Amino acid sequence: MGIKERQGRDRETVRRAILDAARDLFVSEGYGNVSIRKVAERIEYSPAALYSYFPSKDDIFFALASEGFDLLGASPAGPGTLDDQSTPLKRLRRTVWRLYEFSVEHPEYFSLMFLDRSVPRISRADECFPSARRLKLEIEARIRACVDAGDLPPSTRTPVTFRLLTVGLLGMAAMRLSHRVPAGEHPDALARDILDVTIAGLQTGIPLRSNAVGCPLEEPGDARASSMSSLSS
Amino acid sequence: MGIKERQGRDRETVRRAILDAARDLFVSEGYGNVSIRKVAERIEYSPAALYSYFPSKDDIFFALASEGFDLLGASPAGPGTLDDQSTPLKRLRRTVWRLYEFSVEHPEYFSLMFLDRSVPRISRADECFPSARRLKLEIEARIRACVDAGDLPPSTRTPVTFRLLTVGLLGMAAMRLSHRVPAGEHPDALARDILDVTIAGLQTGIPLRSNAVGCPLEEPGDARASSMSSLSS
DNA sequence: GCCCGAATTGAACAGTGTTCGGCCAGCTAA
DNA sequence: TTAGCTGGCCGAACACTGTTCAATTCGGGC
Repeated sequence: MGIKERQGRDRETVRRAILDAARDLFVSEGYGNVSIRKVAERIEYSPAALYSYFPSKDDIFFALASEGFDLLGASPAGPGTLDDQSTPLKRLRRTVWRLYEFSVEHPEYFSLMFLDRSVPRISRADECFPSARRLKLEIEARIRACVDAGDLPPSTRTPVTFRLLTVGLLGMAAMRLSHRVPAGEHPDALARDILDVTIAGLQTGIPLRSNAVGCPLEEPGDARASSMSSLSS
Repeated sequence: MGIKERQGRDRETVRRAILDAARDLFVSEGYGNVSIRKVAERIEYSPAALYSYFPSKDDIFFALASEGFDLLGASPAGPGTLDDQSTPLKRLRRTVWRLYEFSVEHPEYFSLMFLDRSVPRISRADECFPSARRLKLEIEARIRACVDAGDLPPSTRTPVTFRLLTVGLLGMAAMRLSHRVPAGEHPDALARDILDVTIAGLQTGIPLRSNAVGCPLEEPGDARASSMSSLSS
């Protein structure tokens, strides 16, 4: 049984070697250009050997995405955790901003975790990955702290606010990662602005449609409108 | 020479057939699952034949992206062009909203135009595609109209505002297209909310960092901060 | 009828993810 | 010590992918 443990340890070592090699290649060559054969060559195994450690290529990158969430969760909270002597709003802001920082520092991880379409199983990431769940809960707690401190209006609904705070940064990150940022624009400054503007907008306390209980896919009234009518109010 | 014209017309016909087949397959099967062989089979040509019409697979999808921008530019302005009896703000809003509508109605086109990483040449789309340029100019004109009407503060800088208005919707579309919308969330409602909140935030007239003339990549002060310091103010 | 040139193709190259039969080292039981 | 088993590993193959190129077909002009 001690032997079994050693075998297990060996297997774990090889598994790690596969993931490390895949991550390195992934970061330097980009998702689509990493093949099983390249990973195998780097760890000096045959391509077929990898399939006794991972059922498919997707599972390798699925495991890497999981690591990505761990990394994001463990990433430093900034230059000297400024959780002290700071307003709840600044703390919320800092935590959300980490998301964008992460997209710059680990673009390939970020793409895998939030954007890539070829690994479709990641829907509901906060259910699959404990770290993702923890991060979301942390942000939501900070949102509530802002509400308690009066930095956000009492009508604030936490899950909606979470989405609104993050989706703009996600869009900016998507622009960066897909090389769609026109020359002359500064994505980092724009990302900060979108965060600023979103917070300012939330503070105005305007009513949000997502707060409705039912699914507000279709606006009531104006029944002759196109299938995706909108904002007729 | 009349013959040459007919030959040219034939070539154009085949070219269109290729694009139509590629578009259909692309919409129904998704980008990555469309191969040159499938397109060729559908138009009953050999795979090699396509290469006398397009230098590479990328160019086929590049042409499709161009069509996508045309389509977006020509898409109806909504239920009965409500350019009449409406405020400049509502008109601006309607025009920007078209972007999200488009991402729902033509997800594959949208992905190609704004998200896909495998066709990297699309940077600066508004320079490559006339329709994209026209659309951006239209939105920017509406932004200026809002400023003139007092719906947006005088400090508004048009290009930055354009980006801020669109990047949130882009993020929401990216979530939808990458199947990252958790169950229970309503992307359409959230998209409307992010647009609402962004407009409300812009109306507060808070100062924007992107308005600085230089490239504000690094914040002045706090030199010991990490390579991507931020929001220490 | 012949010929030319453009259009089209079949076959191939190099690459991909994945599967499967067999090989061989190392442990176990006799 | 030896036989057998078992688990990890690999070579080869399958069915794909984008792309190239020599060879062939074919429509129109002379």
